[in-house]
Amino acid sequence: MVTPELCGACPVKQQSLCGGLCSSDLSTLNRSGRRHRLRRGDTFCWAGDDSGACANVLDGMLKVVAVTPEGAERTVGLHHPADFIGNPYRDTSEYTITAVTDVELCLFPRSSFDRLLAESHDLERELLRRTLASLGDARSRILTLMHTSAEAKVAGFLLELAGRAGNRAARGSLDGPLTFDLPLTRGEMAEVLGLTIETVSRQLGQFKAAGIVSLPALRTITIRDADALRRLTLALN
Amino acid sequence: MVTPELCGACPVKQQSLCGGLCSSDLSTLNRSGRRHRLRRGDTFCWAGDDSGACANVLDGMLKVVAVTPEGAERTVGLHHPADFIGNPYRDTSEYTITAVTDVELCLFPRSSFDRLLAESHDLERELLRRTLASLGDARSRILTLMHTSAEAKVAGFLLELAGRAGNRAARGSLDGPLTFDLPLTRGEMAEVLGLTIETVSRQLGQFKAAGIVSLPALRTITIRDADALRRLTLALN
DNA sequence: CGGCTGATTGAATCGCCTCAAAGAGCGTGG
DNA sequence: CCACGCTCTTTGAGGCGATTCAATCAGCCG
Repeated sequence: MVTPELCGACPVKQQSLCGGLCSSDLSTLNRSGRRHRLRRGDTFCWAGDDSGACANVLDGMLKVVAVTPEGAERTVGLHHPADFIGNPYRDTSEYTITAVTDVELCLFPRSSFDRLLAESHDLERELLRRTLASLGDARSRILTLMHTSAEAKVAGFLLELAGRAGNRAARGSLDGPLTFDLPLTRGEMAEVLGLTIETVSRQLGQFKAAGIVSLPALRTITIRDADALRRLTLALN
Repeated sequence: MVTPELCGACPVKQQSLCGGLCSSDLSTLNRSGRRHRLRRGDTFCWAGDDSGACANVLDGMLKVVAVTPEGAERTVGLHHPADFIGNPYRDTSEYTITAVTDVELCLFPRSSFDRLLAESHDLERELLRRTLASLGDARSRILTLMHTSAEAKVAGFLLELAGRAGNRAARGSLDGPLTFDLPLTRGEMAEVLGLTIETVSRQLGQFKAAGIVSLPALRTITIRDADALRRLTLALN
């Protein structure tokens, strides 16, 4: 049938790659896909390794990390639910991809995915769309990394997280206070934003002192004044 | 025929999008494509405007610029020969694209390009490949912007330019001194690297003082010690 | 020769990093 | 239950690098 048992329970049916597929492609993909869980800290693939699988993110968050020759880790991006992970047309992965929360994936073996990709115009178009979106993400990250103060970076990142947490809770807007778990450690946030852990901590402290946020627990935050954060984001330079 | 007059003289026949097309797609594309010249400073498209055309870059260099609400310009990337310019699946362009040198393009009207894109599996695959490559570029730019000193940024950028200039002159390696024109002003380099014009100027001055480069004219540079530049690029932080 | 744009150079400031120490949260084992 | 070790976080003091502001210089065109 068009929506077999696996896809039937899929939380990102419409938003993911699969949303744009015709039912025949979908059922082909469904036959080769299987659920896969990652614990926080588990890595999906290591930079340089053969990329034996690709996947849709169903739930959780992963980081895309480049490892410099010296061994330092630099995060170049994040993966969220409905995102696609994989390296079409490459046989090794360029980055290390690690779960920053517990993660649920819909895993496809490369062989069967590549086969379908070679046949299905729809799948390729969806993949292209998604890659273009990733390119947009990367470019907007470039913009924030280039000429933005630490304050604006942290504020913007909190808003991004709040947006995702808000959507998940089926709230359209961020009018009232919004409380959610911070999926990343201060160090991971620093890595994403190109800052140090101390600077991130200090900025959060300042936001707290200004009454813009509360930090009820180490890894929990509540946004009290989203507009204030937005203003800080706009602050030029 | 498979290589009609337009494509016959194409300087990037193999490297561009067209290199991966079957002859029937190629001739379709060829019928709708036409040569187009841009002078230094001309803009190909404005952010927010309808994107009425896409193109292959045949010669020259263009910059991809985001315009902030305040009106400041931030360069998020560069386009080089064989690159594809356009916004498939979007009807407005997200960035302003401006020629930083005189540029020669192979221009395709959106309508005919979209039509072929909808039909041709090959074209879509090539576009996907190219977008993945752009994503890689963007991510490596993220890495250099994040944790790199001004010195390393400028050194790396000079090496990149030298590599392109060297290839164009059909030199494989950069062993001896290599002289080439700097296509960008100091200000444009600064924009690309996320620095100020003064910092770029100072770094170039230091490289010159160290004997690593010479600056025979304002917009001309000769790399005397490429290895020294490479060492500076690797310098961590 | 002016006037313009782009480049260079200098001095002072500021933001973020570095180094360092102390505190908080949490699981483990006695 | 508390002591202990571990990781993550917070907070402080100091330094450095890039920006900012400002002035001068070089090249180019009318």
